[in-house]
Amino acid sequence: MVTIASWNINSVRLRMSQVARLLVQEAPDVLCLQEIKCQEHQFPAEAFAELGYVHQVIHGQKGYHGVATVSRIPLRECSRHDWQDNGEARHVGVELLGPGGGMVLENVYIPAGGDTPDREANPKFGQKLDFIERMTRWADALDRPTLIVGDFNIAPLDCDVYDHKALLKVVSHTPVEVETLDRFRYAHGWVDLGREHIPAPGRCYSWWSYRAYWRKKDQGRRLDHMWASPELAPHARAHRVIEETRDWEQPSDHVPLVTEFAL
DNA sequence: ATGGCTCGTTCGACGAGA
Repeated sequence: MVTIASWNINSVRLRMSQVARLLVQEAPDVLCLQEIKCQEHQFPAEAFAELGYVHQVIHGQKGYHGVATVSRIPLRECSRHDWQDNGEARHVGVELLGPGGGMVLENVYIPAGGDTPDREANPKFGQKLDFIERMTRWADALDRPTLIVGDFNIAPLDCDVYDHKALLKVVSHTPVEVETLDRFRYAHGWVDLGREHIPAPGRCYSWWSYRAYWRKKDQGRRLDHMWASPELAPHARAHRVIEETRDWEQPSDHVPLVTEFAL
């Protein structure tokens, strides 16, 4: 059994104690973090090592973004894509060695896309779509069993948001984003493990705004995902959304996903 | 129905998140 977790932590240095709590509670073999918000040399490497996560692949930058994959089973970095072509640290890929050997694990933080869902008025929105289109061309050529996880910043299904109609013009749930993400999914036949294990319209939010009023009304969105190659997906035995972390003290606005694979 | 919190920057607003 190999257990993989993913969590947009929104500053790993600020929340290392919460990460430790999750690692003890869920005992994943591998944890993929997004928005670590630090450079490689600032990453709390020693704290992870003390918990047994001695294998660490970090793609950080100063202040913003940044991803890291930590593991208690051996792994090897195999890619570091810049799908936005602007130098931001939003991806790292590893190959698992030993248990789960041969699986490729892609850890990605897709850009949020700014406020306005219009390429002309808001360049960040275009960058988000372009980022996913580059991922699509990459996925088209994949020939190994792969799991891609992370913060996709898109809630694809109607039931992935608290109010589908109200969010049709809100970045994260617009039809153009959903269609762009659909093309990425078709390019490789990715299986959405979240909805494989928690069928629509089951509750499956992974993000709630920090704004207290929205949080109180449970206005969540499913922005975080785990997608598996067609040959890998049938090995997934369990999938959980660890919603309780959102009620921990000074939490991340995202909650972790955990999937167990019989490998 | 609601951009009303929270982060890192680095010491006080500001850009960014989504």
